[in-house]
This record gives sequence, C-alpha cells and structure tokens, in this order.
Amino acid sequence: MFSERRADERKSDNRQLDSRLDVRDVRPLDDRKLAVLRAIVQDYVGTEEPVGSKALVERHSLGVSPATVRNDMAALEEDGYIHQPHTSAGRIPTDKGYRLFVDRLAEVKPMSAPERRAIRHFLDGAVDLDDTVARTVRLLAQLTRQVAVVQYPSLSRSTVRHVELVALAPAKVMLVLITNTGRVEQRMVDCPGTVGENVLAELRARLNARAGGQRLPDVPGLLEDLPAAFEAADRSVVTTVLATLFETLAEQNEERIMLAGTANLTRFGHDFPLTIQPVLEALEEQVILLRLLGETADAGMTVRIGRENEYEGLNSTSVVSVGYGSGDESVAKLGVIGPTRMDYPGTMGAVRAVARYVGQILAES
Amino acid sequence: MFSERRADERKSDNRQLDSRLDVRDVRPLDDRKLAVLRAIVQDYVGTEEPVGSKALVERHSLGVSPATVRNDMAALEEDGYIHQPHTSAGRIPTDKGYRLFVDRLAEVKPMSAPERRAIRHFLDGAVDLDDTVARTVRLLAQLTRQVAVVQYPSLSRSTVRHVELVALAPAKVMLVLITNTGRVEQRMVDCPGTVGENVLAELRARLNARAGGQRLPDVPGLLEDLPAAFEAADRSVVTTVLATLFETLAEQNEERIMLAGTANLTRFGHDFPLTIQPVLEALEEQVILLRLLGETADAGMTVRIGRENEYEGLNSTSVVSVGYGSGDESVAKLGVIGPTRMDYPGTMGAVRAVARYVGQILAES
DNA sequence: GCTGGCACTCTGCCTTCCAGAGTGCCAGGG
DNA sequence: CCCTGGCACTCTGGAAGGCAGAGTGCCAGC
Repeated sequence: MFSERRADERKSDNRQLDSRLDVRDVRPLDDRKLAVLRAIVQDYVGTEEPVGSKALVERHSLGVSPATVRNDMAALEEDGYIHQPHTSAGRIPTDKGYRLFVDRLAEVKPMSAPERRAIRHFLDGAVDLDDTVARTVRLLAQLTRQVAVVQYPSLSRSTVRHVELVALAPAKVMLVLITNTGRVEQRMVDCPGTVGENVLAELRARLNARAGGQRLPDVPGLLEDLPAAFEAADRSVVTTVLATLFETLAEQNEERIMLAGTANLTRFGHDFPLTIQPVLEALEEQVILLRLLGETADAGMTVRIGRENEYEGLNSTSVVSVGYGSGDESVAKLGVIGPTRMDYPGTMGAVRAVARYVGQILAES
Repeated sequence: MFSERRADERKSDNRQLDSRLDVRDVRPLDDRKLAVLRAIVQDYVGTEEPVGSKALVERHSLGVSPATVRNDMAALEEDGYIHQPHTSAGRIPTDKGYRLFVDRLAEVKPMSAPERRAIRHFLDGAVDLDDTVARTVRLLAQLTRQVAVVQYPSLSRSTVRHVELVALAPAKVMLVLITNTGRVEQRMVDCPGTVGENVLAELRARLNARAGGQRLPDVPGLLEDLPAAFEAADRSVVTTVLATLFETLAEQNEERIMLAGTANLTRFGHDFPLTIQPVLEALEEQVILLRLLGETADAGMTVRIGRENEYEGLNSTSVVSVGYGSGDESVAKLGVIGPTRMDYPGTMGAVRAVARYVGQILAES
C-alpha cells in the first residue's frame, strides 16, 4: 500500500510524462537505489544472511540513514528485486535482483597478473587434448570454488586434419578421424568383402585430398561422388566406409563433457540434501549439461540465474558459461555452476580468463 | 565393570582351559549371539536407527526374551562388535561387527532371473568400449543405489591387437595402439627427420609381427633389438617411435575410471555435509579411486569396511569391489562405494553379477 | 540359563520465554 | 520535498525447562 502510493508520487514528481502506470520497469531506479541493491547483493553473497538496513549503512558508506535505506528497500522489494523471507527479517536478492546486478551493477573482475601467470603455466603443462580439458576443468573449479564444466572441442566446428584407414582383418577396417583440435575418433568398419590394400590406399589418399582441412559438417557433401571414382567391384566397400565416416561426423552424441569440483557443492547452503540432490542428478546427465552449455550465446559470456535455467533441478543455481576456441571462433563451451548467491564478478572473471587461455593453448598445439 | 566380570565368569564356565584372558577373539560367540548380531545389522541397515532389545525380539523370532538378548548384546559390545551411541540408546554395529557379518553371517544374495535378464539386455546394447563401461557404471549405480566405479580394462593385462603408424607430416607420425579389449591409444611422435613411407611400412609390419597378440608388458622386451634390423640412417626414427610406444605401454597414469550415482550420496546419513564432502573429494581424485580398486584382491570379491579403507575420507564408507575380465583373468576392476550401513548381501550380489556379465560382453566383442 | 520386574538414564520433542534484529510508519527538520 | 530520529510492532533463533518413551543394567526367582 504505502510504497505503492509513494511510487506514484515520485513518478509524477520526477517526470510528468511517465504517467502510464504498471508498465514494467517504468519507474527508473535512481542511483542510490541501485547502490543499495548492489550493497545488498555484495553483503548477502559474503555473509549468506539476510541483510538489514542498519548493517548496510555501517558497512557501506552510503551517506544516508538506515531509515532512508529502508524506504529504498521497500521500493526495491515492490519492484521484485529483493525479497524478505519473513516479516522483520533482512532482505535477500531475488533472481531478478541478481539479474540487474549482473547486467548493470557489476563489472567483470579481471584476474590479477600472478593469477594469469599461474593459469597460463598450469595449462601449459598439458600433454594432449584430454589432459588440456582435464586441467582446464580442475583449474576452473579451483579458481571459482564451484562446479566446473568443460565441453570437449566439438566435432561440428572443427576441421579434418587427417583420415586414416587401417586394415585389421580381411574384411575389417579401422577408421580414424583426427581433427585440428587434436580430437581423435575411431570406428570399426565391417566391410562386405575382403578389402585390397591398394583400394584402401587409394581411398585413403582421395579422402585426405578432398576432406583435409575442411569443416566436418561440409565433408559429406564433398565426398558424395567419391564411389563413382572407383571400379564397380570396390564401390560397396567405399560406400560402407563412407557411411561410417559420415556417421562419425554426424554423431552429436559423442559430444563429451568433463566435470570437476562437485565437492564444492557442500558449501551450497543450509537446507542441504534438498538443494544438492537435484544438482548432483543434473551433473550426472551429460545430456542436461550439454543442453545447458548449448544455451550459451556464441559470443560473449552467458549468465543464467536461478529460474532462468530451463532444467528444473538447477532452478536454485546460476550458470556462467562462455565459448572458447582455437581461433576467433568458439569450438566448444565451458562454464561454472554455483548457487545463485555467488560472486558474479569474480566467477565471470575466472571463466573468461580460463576460456581465453585454453583457446590460446589449443591454437598453439 | 559389570560386563567385565561377567565375561570372565562365562569364559571360565565354558571351558576351563581358556584362562588366558584378553586374547583377541578367544571367546567363541555362540550361535545365538551371532543370530543377534545378524539381526542387529539387518535391522540397523533397514531403519538407520539404533536397535534395542525389545524391537529385536519382536521383529525376529529369536525365541528368547528381551532380557536375554540384552545380555548377549552386552557381550557383543564388550567384544567390540556393536556400540551404544549413548547410555540407554539402542545398539549400532561397529566396523568389526559388519566385518563379522560379512565374513560369517551373510550370504551373497543372487540376482533374480528377471534381474539377470535385464542386466544382460542392458549391457548388450553397448556399441563400443566406452559405451560398455558407461552402461556398466550406470547400471551398477542403479542396482545398488550407491556410487559405482568402473575401471577401464587396463592396458597392462591386455594384449596387442594392432599397431598402426600414420605419417601426418614429413616428420610427424601418429602411433595408434589397439588392444584386445577394444581400447585405443594414440600418440603423436615427433621424429628427428623426414620419415620415408617405406621405412614406416617396414616398421609397421615388423611391429605387428612381433608384438601382435602379446601382452602389453612383454612387448618392450620383444622389440628391444628391432632398431638393429634397420639401416643405420633409419635407426633414430625407429628408436623414437619405439620410445613413444614403450611410454604408452608403461603409462599407468592412463588408467581411466568412470563414475556414476553420486546423487545417491544424498541418502547417506543425517550429519550431511560432514560425511559427504570428503567422499566427494575422494571421488574426484582418479588416483584415489585407482588405488582403492587396486587394493581389490585379484580373485574373489573384496569388501573394505569403514576404517579398513586406507584413505581417510572414506573411513565412514564401505567399498565392495571385484575384478572382471574377458576370459578367466581379470583385466580391470569395478565396485561400489556406500555407507558402512549398507545392504551387504544385496550389494555384493549386484556387483558380482554385473562383473560377470561385463566380462562376457568383453569376451564376445 | 532364562525371564519378568524394576529403577534409572538419556534422547527427542514440545512448549515457553526472551533478547535481538529488523521493520513500517510518523512527525519534525534542513 | 526528501531525509532522519524515534517508536511500536513483529518475527526468528536459541536457551531453558518439562515430559513421554525407549532402552538399559541388574536382581531375584523359576
């Protein structure tokens, strides 16, 4: 009631034109209210306890009295940015409050120079792609003290470095696909008949000539007419091999993900098993994690706060994710899952820094 | 005090010869005491609550009164098989109690025929080694409702199916090792100079001729004198490739492990974060898990209860593990991690059954 | 050697109580 | 007009006390 009236008054005071009521976000939050919200978020993230007006003015030099802050808080609550667990308790930011904080009040906190050096050094020690991903995910978990998720460089964005065919038995061929990101996929091919080494050699040469350096999704189109180049007798073998190759290329299921830092979940909150169980369940499902990362925007960092997450089990968590890649282009994504009450600037800084350095490492190797 | 005296009396009553006091396990537990212990374990596993004498006689037809059971319990407690959280609370089995239960009182509960069919069917759907392991670990987690751990068939026990060399660039060769368990390892080799295709072909042929079908640890010995068979100019290349191959063979670090069912940890106990955190930490460390499985006896099932586990963080858990393999021989291990208060017969039955079927699948493929 | 009975102890739960923190609102001042 | 000090109110969280129930050790008797 009270703040309703108040709000209307202020509005007509500030700018007469804003008389269309009840339009979302129509009332501009003045600077002090924003400062109050920022202070609430910061304090709550630090203490995990609802923050009251008195404590606020003590810890941040807002230059006004608690009573004034209380008025601002009432306005913020009415607009849905903060929330009171019980009458006469302090305030807690809502998802919407965090959203505003992330969008307008927080700056990504850059890593310090020593931190950057440490990251760089740690990642430099990796010996192969597996190791790189493993190191990345552990590093991220450690830096953010949250659950880290790293997707392997996806097949669809990479290019063919080499295709190899190996005869293992008269009618059994192993197909090995190596991508520019260092990823190796292998498949067994059961051929319809014995395969001559000369046919295999020719096929191998033609495959690499045409597909080498090409992006994976483009490859099928480029090889369509390949069987025609072979003698009729060999065509069925060629078609079989090609079919397996296309299958390998298309197989999005093979998107792999690595995880670390689940132990950090124990720092989640007080109402333990309830919060943590659905999260653990989500983390077990590669599909869910992939979808989660898939929602990441291609450019820039994505932050999904609380209920903004599609998957219900993660409704009380926030996900900070970003693409990374060997060049300018993102070939995969990585991110962090933590409580909505997280240190957004710090987390975003760490995620961004790690993504940048993995990208560099991949580009070099 | 009281039970001290009592115990001595009973001892001297039973058999006069047993006058050497304080020798471990000197007093044989009569059948009823064992029955009582069994009943306590069963009830406690079911209810998670300390079990008292009255409830015991009600739920199990022991044929005696609560008072009698109390006397037995006092004896069991004195011997360290059970324990009272507080005066006038019920009893809880100790690690030693569970140990006795597992060793002498419990029978592995075989899976029912439909269960076995379901296992078989589920595992049969696997398309490759990765998938087999993934299915196995999920299945195990689901069957036991605990955390499941499956080790990839280890390199050290398997044999060479094929070695392949692929020239990727003038001085860059890819080495691919395929084992009889379907595992594929690849390494890049930077050669000291350009490698001719004819040299590569000869090396490939010789490698497969000598190493094919051999157990991995035996391979280095068999290939020692291989460089001598080549012309002096090519020897440095051969040595480099061999070095990488030996490295791959020796690399015990590459032992991989797959995990599932962490969400089941939430059913652990009441004192939550304290119990679960060290466990989650342990689960993140492949090294710890590998050591854990490494302690598994080569033949037969191993059960490590509570403090029997080397790693401190798992002191309140039990680990049931067993080897599995494609033939008679175990090539890797799998197991389950759960609270000491677990259904041992059921868990052991599930672990054994799953191990058996994975073995069969591997043998067939 | 088992059993019923008894006095005792301890937990878990409920209720009550109280301090503390926080609030909404009002009236007064720059 | 906005800010502020003051005030009465509300609600939580923890401490203190009380009570029922479960479980025990022990004794005397069969």
